Amino acid sequence: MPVDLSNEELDRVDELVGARRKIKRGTSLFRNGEKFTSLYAIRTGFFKTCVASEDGRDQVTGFQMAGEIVGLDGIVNDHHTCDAVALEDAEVCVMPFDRIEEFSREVNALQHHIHKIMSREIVREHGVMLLLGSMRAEERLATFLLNLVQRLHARGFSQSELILRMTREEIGSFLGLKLETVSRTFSRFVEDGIVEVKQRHVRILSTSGLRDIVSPKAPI
Amino acid sequence: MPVDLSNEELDRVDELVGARRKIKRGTSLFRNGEKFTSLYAIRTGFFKTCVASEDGRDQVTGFQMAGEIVGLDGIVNDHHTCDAVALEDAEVCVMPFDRIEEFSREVNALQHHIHKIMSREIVREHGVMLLLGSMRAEERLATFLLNLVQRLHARGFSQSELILRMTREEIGSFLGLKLETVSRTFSRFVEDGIVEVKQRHVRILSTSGLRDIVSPKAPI
DNA sequence: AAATAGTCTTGATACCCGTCAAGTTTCGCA
DNA sequence: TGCGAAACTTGACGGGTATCAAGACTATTT
Repeated sequence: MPVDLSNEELDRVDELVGARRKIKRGTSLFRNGEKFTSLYAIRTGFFKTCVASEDGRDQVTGFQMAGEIVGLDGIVNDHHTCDAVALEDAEVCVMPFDRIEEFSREVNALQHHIHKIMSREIVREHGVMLLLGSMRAEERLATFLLNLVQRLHARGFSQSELILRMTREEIGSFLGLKLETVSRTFSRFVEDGIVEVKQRHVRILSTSGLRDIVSPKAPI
Repeated sequence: MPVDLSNEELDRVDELVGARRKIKRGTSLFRNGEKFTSLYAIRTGFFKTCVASEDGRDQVTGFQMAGEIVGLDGIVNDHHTCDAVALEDAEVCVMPFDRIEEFSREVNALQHHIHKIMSREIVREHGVMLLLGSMRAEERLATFLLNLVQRLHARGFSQSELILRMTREEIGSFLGLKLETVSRTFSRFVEDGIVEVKQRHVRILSTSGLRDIVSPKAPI
């Protein structure tokens, strides 16, 4: 947790973290309906979170990687309302929420940090709503790729190369598109020389090309 | 705030609320880029919140009514990232956020209440993402109407009658549709005898009809 | 009360994406 | 290592919304 804390405070926050837990690829960290007890800080691996409607449709609401927090959905009703599924073998820190609340009463910086994490998630979802509500397929996929590399780059990975941990169908579910449309849009990017794609391996040849797709500039 | 508190605690929470503020219809409570200082509890009136992309598109992210909280987006960056616009003359309670944090260290129930409010907003947005990502126009509008009357009913208003405070364009922006599509979809509902519509006055004739549209049941 | 701008409805047409289908490649497991 | 299942690509076609346009209605202002 990147917060400024004194040594004493850091010791306290260490206590906050309960066991670590390993999650096999394809299995879930928590599921819709399960009792909420803890937030989870991802140490390694890659997750998706998804919600389902009564009649079976489901929607990927986000992809999470190392350093990010999942489980915030469970606070309001004391039960989770979405599934968190590992897209590759993963490890998380289990942080019992009652302990988080207890410590954050004593450590101001931790309290504010928690508030920021939740606010950041709200703002992130605003961005997704903008994407789903007003963008066309090419814009959605370009936005998605730029967001992924940006987050990976912040973790020390390449700015231009990435390996997708999710299927076309999962990308499509997240972006409000069918998997065929995702595939076709990738192919169009390749034709236009903006990216190279070999299955899940993506190399971005023109970041500015992607940016132009996201924010179309009126000619002249 | 519907929390269980002792009298002493209640007194403290009263201190939390700063001035009240009146917002004229069409003006904004806060705007994208403004410094974040407070959360706002809506006392009367009706708001929309909307985000904008670089190239001018914008997206309504929600409609808020009495008893609901706006401003959560501002916490993460100390600046607001969306606009909150009054759709009718409104009054809000200004709750300085540093005071909220201060009191919630002392009043456990308040602390948990704040966490729940933020978690509820995250879960609400999951629902909107599901709507935008996987529903067709009729399903979106039916979901929207059911959600509105449900919230109004919880405030003592009719289960079957409501007055829309927003334009077709604003409904469309929220639902990821164009205003013409919203209008046409209303007309179809009227043809099918599910609702009566006179401009912004809507009477729901068949709640179950709306529910069937939202969750299509496979015949036999 | 008339004027005017804003809002809403409806029609005709176009286009983007979904659907259905077939074929190919890759991956996982025995 | 080889087989079967899953994932991906590509084509043809259709449908649901968007777009463009015109007209009707409403509300606010003078």
